Amino acid sequence: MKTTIEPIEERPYHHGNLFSVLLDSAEQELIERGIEGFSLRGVAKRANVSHAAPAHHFGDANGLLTALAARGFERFIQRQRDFRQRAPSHPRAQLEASGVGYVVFALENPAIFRLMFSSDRPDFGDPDLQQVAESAFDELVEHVRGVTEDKSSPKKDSAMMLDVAAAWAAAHGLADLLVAGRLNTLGSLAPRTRDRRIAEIIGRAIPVVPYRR
Amino acid sequence: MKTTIEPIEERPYHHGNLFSVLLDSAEQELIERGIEGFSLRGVAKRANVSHAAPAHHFGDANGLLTALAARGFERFIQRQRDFRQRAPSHPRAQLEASGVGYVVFALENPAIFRLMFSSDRPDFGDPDLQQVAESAFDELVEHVRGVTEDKSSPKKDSAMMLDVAAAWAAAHGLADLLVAGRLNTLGSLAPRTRDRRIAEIIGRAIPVVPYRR
DNA sequence: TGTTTTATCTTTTCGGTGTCAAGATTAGTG
DNA sequence: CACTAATCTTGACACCGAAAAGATAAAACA
Repeated sequence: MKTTIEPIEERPYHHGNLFSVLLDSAEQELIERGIEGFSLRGVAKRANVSHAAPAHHFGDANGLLTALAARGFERFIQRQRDFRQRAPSHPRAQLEASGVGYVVFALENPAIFRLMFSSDRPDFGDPDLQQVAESAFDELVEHVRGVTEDKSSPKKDSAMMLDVAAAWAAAHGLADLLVAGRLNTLGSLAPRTRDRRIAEIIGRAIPVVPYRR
Repeated sequence: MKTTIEPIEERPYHHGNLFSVLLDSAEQELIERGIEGFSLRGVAKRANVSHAAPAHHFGDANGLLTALAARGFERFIQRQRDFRQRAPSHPRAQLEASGVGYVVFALENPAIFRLMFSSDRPDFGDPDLQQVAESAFDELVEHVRGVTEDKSSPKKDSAMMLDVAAAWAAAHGLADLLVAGRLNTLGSLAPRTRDRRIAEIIGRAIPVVPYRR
């Protein structure tokens, strides 16, 4: 005869919302153990679930990392919007604010930032990830255009591309170097002054006067 | 009684120069399987040696990657010197040439570049690696100074730091984005014109005229 | 030369990892 | 209520990094 008293702390066979819980667990695992120490089984253990449970929702480990990267890009976009909202509506100020948001996101989420930009594991052919990554790029282009286009002399596409590359490279370079701890003279400043310098550096990428040798 | 005829294709117990062979094998492994698929056992197999042989020379897997990163930084420095040598001796041209060398090295050695700048696995406390990484940084600072310092009004240290960060971020950002395949409009140009645009973008980082809002 | 020490490499073993296949449990649907 | 599909567990396999112990050869020494 079976005892009627069941273990109290028994989890139900069906978790309910394992998908999102796994994403959170994966993010925590990524933060604590880094992208190189990331383990599927560790994620499953955090979610208090069997080691093979994630497979059903994400296929394999890279699938989970792909979903994580996609969520990262969403927050990435949002963080840039946050900074723009608090900045003057002047086009150049808007672009610089985007750049500061770019870098601040990286500093706030170093592990996810690396997953998004310096890892081969996420599948960038995945429609979700591709779409949201493109969105991030599009917003950047839009704000670069905001700075350059309202001049009397419209720029050619190639010049436009150069401006986009310059602005993106400045923001991304700062972000990546700061995350790697290679720019501590800048990274160890107080956030206020640090962000001001970041804005200035990004502003340089798109000069107000024609560049000359 | 032992037969006197020994197998012909027997490798000697002592390899001779296993150290450097392992480095080469590790580089090949890194190139072919990427940093996330890198395996010590794979390296050993390439070197035709037991899977535990590398331990004696490099301690563990990260030790091998540390040595590999250090060698990467040496080539990294050398590549920048190559480009400077072929450029005019004008300070700004020298700085821009360094930046182009920076980016070209990354494009030529994407896996090693990522190991050097976007991985936690190399031990940057290692004296060898630390020293050579510092050298790379020092050369950059020197050439930034070459551009900014010969003006009549000497710059303060903080302004100097800003110039270094800006130039470094521009080069590093371009390199990292190109390696990740996120700047294909720039990356798919013919090398000549591509390098010219890279030089221009890096040149923007240190303006000839005072930056103004 | 002969012996001992040291460096180098192999073999074996261990715990941890991703993936797959099979089975158990439950939710959803008619 | 019965059936189906979704969800999760269990068990197995090959691969991995690391450590321990042993085999081999070079180097140092007598």
